[in-house]
Amino acid sequence: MRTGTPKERNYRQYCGLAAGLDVIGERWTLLIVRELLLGPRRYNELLADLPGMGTNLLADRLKKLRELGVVEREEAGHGYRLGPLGEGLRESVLALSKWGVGLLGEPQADMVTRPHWGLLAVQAMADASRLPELVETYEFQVDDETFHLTVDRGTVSTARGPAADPAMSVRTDATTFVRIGAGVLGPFEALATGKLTFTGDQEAVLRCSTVLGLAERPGPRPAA
Amino acid sequence: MRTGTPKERNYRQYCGLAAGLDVIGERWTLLIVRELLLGPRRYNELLADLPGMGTNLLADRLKKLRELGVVEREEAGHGYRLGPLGEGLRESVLALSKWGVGLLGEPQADMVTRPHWGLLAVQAMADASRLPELVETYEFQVDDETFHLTVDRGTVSTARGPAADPAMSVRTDATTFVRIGAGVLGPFEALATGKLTFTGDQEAVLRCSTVLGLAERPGPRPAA
DNA sequence: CAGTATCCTTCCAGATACTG
DNA sequence: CAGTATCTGGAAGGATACTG
Repeated sequence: MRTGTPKERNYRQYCGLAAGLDVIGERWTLLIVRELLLGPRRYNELLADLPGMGTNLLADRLKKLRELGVVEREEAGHGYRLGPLGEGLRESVLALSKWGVGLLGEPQADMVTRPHWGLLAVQAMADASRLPELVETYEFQVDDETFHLTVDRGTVSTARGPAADPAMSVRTDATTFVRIGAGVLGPFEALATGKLTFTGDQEAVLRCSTVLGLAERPGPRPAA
Repeated sequence: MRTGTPKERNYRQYCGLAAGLDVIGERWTLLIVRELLLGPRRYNELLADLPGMGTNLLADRLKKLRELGVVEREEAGHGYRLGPLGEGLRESVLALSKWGVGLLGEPQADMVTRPHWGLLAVQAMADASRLPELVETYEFQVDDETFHLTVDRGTVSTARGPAADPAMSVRTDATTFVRIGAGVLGPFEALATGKLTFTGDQEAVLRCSTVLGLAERPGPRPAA
């Protein structure tokens, strides 16, 4: 005989952080938000990019997030997308990504990578104030996905798809892309070993590295 | 018969966010970080400000965080404090606080509040670029704790303890303080009802509200 | 494709007892 | 005070089978 409420597990603290964690602190939730921050997704697409997550869990999470207004259904079709509340999580997710990327070493054998996670990394790393006057666009072809970064006098924006007139375009695989972001591989070392190729202006590659904060880093093997 | 590894629950994704969540994504962990972001704490102090958390869980979390370098022991005494890695979480924690504070309605009867959580809220809300030329200090006396906010030409800093020469000093209780931060109570409404008192320059109260983003907000009860 | 339903394991809350 | 160790019920998570 079951009486009353199922007793939600809340912190019951009158504090912003605790209230936020009550909503997005459960396992998988912020990863769902990550996926949707990069554009609308359907149920099975989410499942495919969140390996290890059970189908029931995903359904549960989506239902809760929808009730809270973090996630919305698309009008047409079966897609999910972020509501305004969910969009407000971008700053938090990017901050955590930036922090967590420093903990990534070399990829383990059983680790999964997705090209669009690189787009998230680019958003987290890009800081146009490093070259305040710059106006140009860079294209990234990572495995079978293409996206681009536009820098415009101190502001940056990213989008999926090819760029109209990129100053340069790099091509690489998802793992190499994240390794560069994690600092375990230098961009120029990746170029030298052929793991990454580019077309366009070589100087633009350097400027792009600067905007992403990759240029001033010490190499992975400083002289001992 | 227990064989092999206890099988850590990791996402196994080569992605910064996932790697970050593998470290601080478990229940309670980010709340421990919140406490330590406001200064070193001892075991029983942490326990007291994290009601509902079991003593074994706190020990577990602290051990893991220590192994990873997020948390360190103090040289003298029994305190815990953040290591450089943990300090790097400040931005993420403030971003999440800022997001979560919007979800806080009025406090429920069984909710706990602590004065120093207000200091976190102040850090999250303060944006000195709202008054770029301003240079002054405000003091907050919340229940039995005192802290202050210093604004200096576009930058802000906070610290525990009383201020040397504050432009104004407010006194209130922790719940009222967080209610104001959550936007369910306007600062001037709090003044009017006596839930909050101040000494010092009345204009400074207004400037402080502006820096904290409280001034331009719509009142809690707009004309219907 | 988009989910429910089920079963089993792991984690967590709370209590308490014990050690240095 | 500062923890570690143990136990227990219940909730959350994981894998998979199943349905519209």
